[in-house]
Amino acid sequence: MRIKRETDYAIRCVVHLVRRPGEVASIEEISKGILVPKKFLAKILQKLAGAGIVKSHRGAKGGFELARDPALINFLDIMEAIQPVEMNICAMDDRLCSLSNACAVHPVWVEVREEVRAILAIRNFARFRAGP
Amino acid sequence: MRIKRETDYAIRCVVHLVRRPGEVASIEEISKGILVPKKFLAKILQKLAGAGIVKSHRGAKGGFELARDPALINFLDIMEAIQPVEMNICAMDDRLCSLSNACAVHPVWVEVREEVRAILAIRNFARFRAGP
DNA sequence: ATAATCAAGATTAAATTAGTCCTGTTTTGT
DNA sequence: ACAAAACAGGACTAATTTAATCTTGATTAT
Repeated sequence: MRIKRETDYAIRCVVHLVRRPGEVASIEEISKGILVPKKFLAKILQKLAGAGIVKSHRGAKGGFELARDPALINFLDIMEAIQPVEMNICAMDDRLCSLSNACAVHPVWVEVREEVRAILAIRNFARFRAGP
Repeated sequence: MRIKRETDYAIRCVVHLVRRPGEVASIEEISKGILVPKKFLAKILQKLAGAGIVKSHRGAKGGFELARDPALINFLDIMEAIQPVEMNICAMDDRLCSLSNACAVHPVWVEVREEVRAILAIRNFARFRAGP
């Protein structure tokens, strides 16, 4: 079980923005900073903007900045924006779940899912601020 | 982030065996019981056998049984056998990690990975035993 | 106006996951 | 010994997901 490259990119992108507080960074600039293909990064930033994690500015001198304080953005926020924590397939095939006794497993996946979400939620981006 | 179908199958398979203590179940029988394609299930059982979770018996009247008490088999054991918890890509691209300041993220993924493994490890299969 | 920059859908390419096929080996029962 | 009932394991195919690019359009500072 591993995270997608896209999620890794998204997190590195947010870290990049955390380190440039108050600045508006262009896709070009971020792309060079974190070594991610420009067009692919553009898609990721759209998702982050859609989730309210970053704010976009269009037009010349446009770009992106964090939408709120890094302490108020956590790893779960990013995951939700890019690849929600689902865990469990059996939750999605109710027909099978109701017929087969095997789906005593279902509630276990639900618990695990919630605990994984909690683990991600307690990790915020304050730790990545530029040193004093 | 979701588990593979194969992992779901593997867990349902182990639950099936938990419910038939002392029996040797054939692939045919398990396959019908949990509604998983026979040949695919065969591959999964090979992995579970390789991980020492089930014991296989070849030849006529052959089949599979649990290798140990259900209380001593947990969800992490199954994951390790089918799709290890890795989480983190950045751990696997050291070149990038050492060059880019973005990889202050690396240790976070390592922590998350360990905690997810712990969550899976505390869930054993005793709960799926047939009722009294 | 125009150059810089984001928006968004369509498309392609690569990788992973899911599943099948075939051939061989082991074991039980006659 | 031999046939039938299983598992073993590699090669192969199909489906799905992930990764990335292409194209065209909209917005904004100067």
